[in-house]
Amino acid sequence: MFSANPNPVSGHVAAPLGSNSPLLHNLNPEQLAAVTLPAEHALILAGAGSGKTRVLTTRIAWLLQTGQVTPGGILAVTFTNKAAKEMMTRLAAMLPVNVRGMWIGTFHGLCNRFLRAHYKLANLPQSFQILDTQDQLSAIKRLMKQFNVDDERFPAKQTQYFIAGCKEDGLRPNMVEARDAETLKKIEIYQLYEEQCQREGVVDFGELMLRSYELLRDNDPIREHYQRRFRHILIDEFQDTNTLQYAWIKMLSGHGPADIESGAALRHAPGSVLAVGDDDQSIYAFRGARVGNMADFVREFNVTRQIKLEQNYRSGSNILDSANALISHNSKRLGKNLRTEQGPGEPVRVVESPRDYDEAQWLVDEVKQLVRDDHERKEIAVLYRSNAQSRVIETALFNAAVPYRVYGGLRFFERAEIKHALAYLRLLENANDDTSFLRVVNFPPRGIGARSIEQLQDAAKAAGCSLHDAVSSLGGKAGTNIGGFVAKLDVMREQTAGQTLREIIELVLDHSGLVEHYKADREGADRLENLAELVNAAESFVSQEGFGRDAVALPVDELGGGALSQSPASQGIDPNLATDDLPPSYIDQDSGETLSPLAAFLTHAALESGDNQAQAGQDAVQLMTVHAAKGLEFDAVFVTGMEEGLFPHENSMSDRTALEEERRLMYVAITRARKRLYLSFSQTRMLHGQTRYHIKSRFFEELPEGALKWITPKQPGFASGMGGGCSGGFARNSGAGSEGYASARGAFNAQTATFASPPVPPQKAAPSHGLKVGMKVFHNKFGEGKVQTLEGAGDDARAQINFPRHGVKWLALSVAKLTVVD
DNA sequence: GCCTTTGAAGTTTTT
DNA sequence: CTTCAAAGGC
Repeated sequence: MFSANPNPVSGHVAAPLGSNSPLLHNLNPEQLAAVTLPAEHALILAGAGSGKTRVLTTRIAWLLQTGQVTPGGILAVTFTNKAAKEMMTRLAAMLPVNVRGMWIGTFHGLCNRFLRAHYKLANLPQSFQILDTQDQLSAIKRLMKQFNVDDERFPAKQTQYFIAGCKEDGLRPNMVEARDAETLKKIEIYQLYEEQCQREGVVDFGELMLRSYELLRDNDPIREHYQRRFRHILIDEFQDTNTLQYAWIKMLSGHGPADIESGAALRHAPGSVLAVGDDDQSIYAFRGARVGNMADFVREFNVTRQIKLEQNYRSGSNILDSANALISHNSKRLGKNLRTEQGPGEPVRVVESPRDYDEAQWLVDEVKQLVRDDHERKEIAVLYRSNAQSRVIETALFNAAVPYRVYGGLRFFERAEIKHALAYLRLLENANDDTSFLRVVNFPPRGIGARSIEQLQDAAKAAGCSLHDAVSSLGGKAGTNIGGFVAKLDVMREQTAGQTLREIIELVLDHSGLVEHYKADREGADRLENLAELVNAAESFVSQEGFGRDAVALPVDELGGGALSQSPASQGIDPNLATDDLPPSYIDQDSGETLSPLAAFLTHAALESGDNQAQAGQDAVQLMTVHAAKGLEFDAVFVTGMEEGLFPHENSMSDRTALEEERRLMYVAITRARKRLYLSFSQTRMLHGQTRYHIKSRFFEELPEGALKWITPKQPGFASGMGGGCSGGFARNSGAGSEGYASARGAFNAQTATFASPPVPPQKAAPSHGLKVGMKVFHNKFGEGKVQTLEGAGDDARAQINFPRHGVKWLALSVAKLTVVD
């Protein structure tokens, strides 16, 4: 323990120090080596389930405990708030250390903290607000309308993508190459967008990163201060960093352009960078992540120490062999093989179904069996490639009354009613936030229509000011109505001055008319509940973030002594930068001003959109996309929709790079399972309103036969019905079973494997009964129903019919008396 | 100024 | 099929 170490050693210490610490117990040799690396740049290749987070946190704890660094000298970056929180929690459990003194957070969270601390130098108002993706899109739409940009030729979404992409590459409008007229126009819009944001005092996510980067790049004292301060920089999920994030790391660690040109790196010793990542789990290239940063890092930082964490503590060898075999089909890997000491474990179960509906039904039965066998529902995950696939599964689970929880979708701070409330709050802080202004100027409805708003926008454009400031210049009816709205805002601002965050929010909810509006709405109950929850969120923000009396963080130097005494103040750098501890309450480093609790809360709302908390806490089956499952683990995992066109997704099948990312995605899916893994696919599936025929995913061909166990669920007419029909045109199956799959292998060209309709549909061959899928029929006993499936011919013909009152029935058409309804 | 209707599109997502 | 957003009607 920290206090038990009487003589914390200053400076850099060789690895064995502290190796008898209880922190290091139960680490395997690779983990131990990673935790106790000397203060040099290093890369940890951390396989799935290899204890990566444990290594990261133990590393920090060990550095602190052995006195090699004080909390203020640590910079640890993650991608998600969840990961950052987990790191802090675990760290706090290991050491009695002031976690707040460390810079542990997401890239954007830390950039925000940095910009708040130096807002003047960053040319931002102190209470600048953050635009989330929704806000950004509406800001762009508004701008494009104002400048009469053809939204046919330049869809707002695409423009948004362009701007975000430029920022991720660190490019300002004047730095983007205008290759053609289209690009030139986009650059123009980008430029206008920037001016608009600056005028309104708002920044988007990309801007947080880019402006931090530029401030570090252009301001030598600031850069050198932070370079000197951060002795140890640790980055989680390094394979997911984009160009700008990597450039930011380089800047902070003395590898930026200025350091290289001026040789500034020689004047002080920048910190060491520990990058932790897994190239095999890089699944975010589509949003700008550059796996190549890993190789670049090794080269540009002269990394000589690379450690592979290949010991997996999660799964048996059947699962790991499958993962290893699959991923070995990718090129350009850094190379890594997972191993386990758990023995083979259960085989990977493979299941084929005739239709998505049957797949879902089989899944429900299997889940119920698992639950009967004493598995917790929350330890069962159902994964799919795209969100649309959850629907059938949800329906089946719902009908079987199995509790489930779907991840994804709107999160708390993204809900409309919350965004409305936040817009009012933002306008109290910053009346120039036009995005927020437009969101609520007529919500709840107060008789302000498009025409009045257009007038106001024109006036604002002419005067070059915000909508709020343009109101006074407006006459007539529009002026009166909007004037009333602005007056209301001003009154609220006055009334809330000096109030607590809770009081402010309660007053705004009331005076804005939001509560009244939703009370009048028959379906407003949920929304009212969420608004009440907003007050709770603010309360817990205040108590956690410490905006009250106990806000004062422990001075960092009390804890470690050592390294930071050699820091800036004593070396004649700007004395205002001497405070090494940046507490969470965003104290401005130049003036000591603190951000208001409201402004801080709004920032928090933008940077942490909150959980999607539906049915949280209940023991429910977990439904999510494979992307969302990254970093999680479950006892039993179902990967559904293992079909060409779905997984790999059709948009990714023709491009090798994209296909490799799909394969990594599959690798992530497989490695989520602890004990049991199911891979299931369906021959037909409802997609875009059509029944589509799919063949099983090519990824099955890349898995070791020995680790798999092919299971065919019992389905009426499965072997001879749709099953045979689907593949019948290519390779005739003598029956359903593993032989059938093997014989189908190689008969398909992957490019042409997915059909909008079957090559030789069996029902077309002998449609003696005249029924078609989708027809409405009437049955004497079951009433009206809808034909779902047709199978067989002649006397063997069967139909699966969904009767709303009696459920889904299989009927032999030679027996059942059906009449077509129409 | 609000409400209904039409239409087009339809991976993956955190901040 | 379904969902969401923009266009027309009252």
